[in-house]
Amino acid sequence: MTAPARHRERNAATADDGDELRFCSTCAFSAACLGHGYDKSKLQELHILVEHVGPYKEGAHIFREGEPFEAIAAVRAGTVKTYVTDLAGRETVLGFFLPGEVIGLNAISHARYPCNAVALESVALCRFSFPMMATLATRVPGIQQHLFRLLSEDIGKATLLAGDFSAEERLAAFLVTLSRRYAARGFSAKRFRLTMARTDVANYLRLAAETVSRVLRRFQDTGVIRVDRREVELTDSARLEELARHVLRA
Amino acid sequence: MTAPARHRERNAATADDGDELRFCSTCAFSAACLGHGYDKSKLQELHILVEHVGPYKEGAHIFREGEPFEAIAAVRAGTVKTYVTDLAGRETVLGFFLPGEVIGLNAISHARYPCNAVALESVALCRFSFPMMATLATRVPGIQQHLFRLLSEDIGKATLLAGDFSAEERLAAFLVTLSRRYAARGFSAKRFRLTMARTDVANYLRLAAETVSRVLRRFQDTGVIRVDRREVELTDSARLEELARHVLRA
DNA sequence: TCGCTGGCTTGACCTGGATCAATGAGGTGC
DNA sequence: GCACCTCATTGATCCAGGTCAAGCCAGCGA
Repeated sequence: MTAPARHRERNAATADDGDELRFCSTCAFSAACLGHGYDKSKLQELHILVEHVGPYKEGAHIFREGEPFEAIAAVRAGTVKTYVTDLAGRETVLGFFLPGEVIGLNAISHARYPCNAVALESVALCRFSFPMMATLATRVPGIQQHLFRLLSEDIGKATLLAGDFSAEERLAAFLVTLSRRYAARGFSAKRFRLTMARTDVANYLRLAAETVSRVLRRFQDTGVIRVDRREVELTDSARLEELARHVLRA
Repeated sequence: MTAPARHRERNAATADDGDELRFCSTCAFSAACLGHGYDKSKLQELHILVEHVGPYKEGAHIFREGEPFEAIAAVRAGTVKTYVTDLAGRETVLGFFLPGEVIGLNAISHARYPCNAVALESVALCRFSFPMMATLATRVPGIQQHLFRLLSEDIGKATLLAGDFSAEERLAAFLVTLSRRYAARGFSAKRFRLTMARTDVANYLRLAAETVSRVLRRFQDTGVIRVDRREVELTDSARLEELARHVLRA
């Protein structure tokens, strides 16, 4: 993981000004993400493992397939796309990571990153040294538990899009999922920006870009969403969720 | 996880006859699976967490969706199928687990099993209490590490069949994967039995049963495999691997 | 032995989405 | 302003694989 600009936060973390959360809210956020909650005394401990990296500008790689695995990272700002390229050089999009989400988990088993990660827009990260985290996890059960949870969660995720669903179902599920993820991080669930190109969406959903275009248009014509360029508004999320129901099984 | 016949191994484990591995080879095997290697003194410790359960007869459920999660389990003998049923009652096959493989990992995050597990033939398991394992993992880094590895490995797995591959590619990859998994456990890589019905294979690969049938026939006609009922022989595994290459990316 | 049952195979047809090809519409540099 | 480029849209055609509908065959119980 090459960092264009690393700001080590060790000093900041030990600065006992009693107001760390506000001082470094995204870091605190990542810490919460990683299972610590906001217990300040413990947070302090995790803080030591964290460094802020970035910004990565659009198109910059965060890590590349085959590089030795050393850290997982929580996205602080921007969107990260992970992908692999097959023998013929065509890429397969594995996922998109929004602020607050963790990249690199699938690298643990092989000690190398099994895919590439690239910034789709300006991206900032909180980087957690994995060896240090693992060591800390043996002392602090909460961390271990949360790492287990994070990992276990991810197992089921790919399953969602692995089913044989129609293009409409896939796209509806994709939009609903994005909406929920944004909402979970405090952003609007109704209006958001598709930070990735249509071709990326298509590739991720295993559809042709043309199909994505057509389905989005159909959604707009039937009043389910409004699309303008990359801006999306869910005008009838109830119907959209209905369309996504089979995929999301809920 | 309801156990039709539990044989607690605590006594056996503490019997210091110096020859535990042979006494309980599958258990030792599971232990290895879970990261301990064959270091006897440590194995002892893990042994305490293990109970042998089974046999489950064909069609019997090992756990059902929604049941509280309490344990992961290594398959000792037989094949386990995991699946979910959608709102309309149709099932979606998530995976098959052969001897030596671990079921239940995806339950950790929600504290409930997110799918059903059923025996496809007579099945025996080594059951590991997860809370106890997690506790032990905080003391023994090796266990923690291996649990991380097991979990991380599973993340990528579903991805394989999530791509948009042709029926031939899927089926070839399926056969190659089975072959490798059997080989890894000391069984023949060339000849094995498809312990699951065609409909299960089809469902797992997101194909119609008819398509599975047709592709198997085509494979046989082109001399890649021989199929008789549920017995399969890979007569030209080189070609089969070639067909599977895009899916397996290697 | 027969007939039944459930899994498997084979054939005929149909359709959703891929592919190919062309056009539109912002964005950017000159 | 214009030329150019990339991304998105729209239309026309094609095909892999799904669906429907028959047979087929092994196992099994009576």
